[in-house]
Amino acid sequence: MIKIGELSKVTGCSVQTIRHYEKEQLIASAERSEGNFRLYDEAAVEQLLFIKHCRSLDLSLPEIRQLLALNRSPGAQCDDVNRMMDRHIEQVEARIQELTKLNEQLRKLRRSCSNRRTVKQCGILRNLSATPVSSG
Amino acid sequence: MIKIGELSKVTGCSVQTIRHYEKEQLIASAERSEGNFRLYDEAAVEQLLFIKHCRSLDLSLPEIRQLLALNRSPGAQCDDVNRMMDRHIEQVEARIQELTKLNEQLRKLRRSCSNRRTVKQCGILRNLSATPVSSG
DNA sequence: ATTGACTCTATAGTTATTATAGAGTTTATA
DNA sequence: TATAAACTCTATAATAACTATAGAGTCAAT
Repeated sequence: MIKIGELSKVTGCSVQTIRHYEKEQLIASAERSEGNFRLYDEAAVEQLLFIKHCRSLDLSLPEIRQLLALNRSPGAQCDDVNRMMDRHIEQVEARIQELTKLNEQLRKLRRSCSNRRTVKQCGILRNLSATPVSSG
Repeated sequence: MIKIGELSKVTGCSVQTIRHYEKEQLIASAERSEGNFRLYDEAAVEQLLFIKHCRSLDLSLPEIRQLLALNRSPGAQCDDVNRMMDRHIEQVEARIQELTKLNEQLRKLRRSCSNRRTVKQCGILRNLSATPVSSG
């Protein structure tokens, strides 16, 4: 059994984050030592790595909670998992589109001013003052 | 002179957001009517639209504050504006890269499970449990 | 016995809003 | 003129997923 600092090192999650996950019920309340320190086993390490992997894919904590619940009932159909992934992929792609559009606008704006002009002549500020381009 | 609700309609910013911008010093404290209602003129409308345009470009409130300050000293060099834009563009492009990578991983993961399998056989959950792919 | 490293809980801060409660003001209607 | 509806005011809490802090307790080594 390891303490929370060790778990933090092994998994790369900060100590506060681990405590946060416990409070948010993503991991079970840990056993405690006599001195009230949290104690973890290998299963805890793996569950935390699972969560970390999900987070690296930008899944939200509620989404992860849902996956963990499904994981616990291995007989269930996994349609729900698929639906969640599909929705998540859609969101990510929508965000990429938004940012790509945004990037074009920013570059265009940036081209409107070369260095060493005064603010008065600055195309960026002038253009920002004009009516916004329609965009989310 | 118009009241905050009218300003909200004209600019498309919510009433609370306008009050928030005042608290955050993005717009000056509004004049008040006898009954203590905020009163705005045309200049306020334009400044709010400026802010809204900046927000649509994902500039942060502190960044916008900086732009507004520069706007007020029209003799200053606008190098600072350019630096800010360059940094911002970099950030947006980095985020696009991240998301693109993420999207590839999600699609790959999604392909590992077709519908109507049980959770036990679900490739998504299996793969999520494996050691994470290195990624921010 | 004491130092240092670790852990505990509880609370506040981060960002840019949105939402709420409870009170006061103004406008329109009966 | 009374009253209701619509609006505004301030202050506070919630959102997401942490991060940081304070103040106290625990444990291992000296």
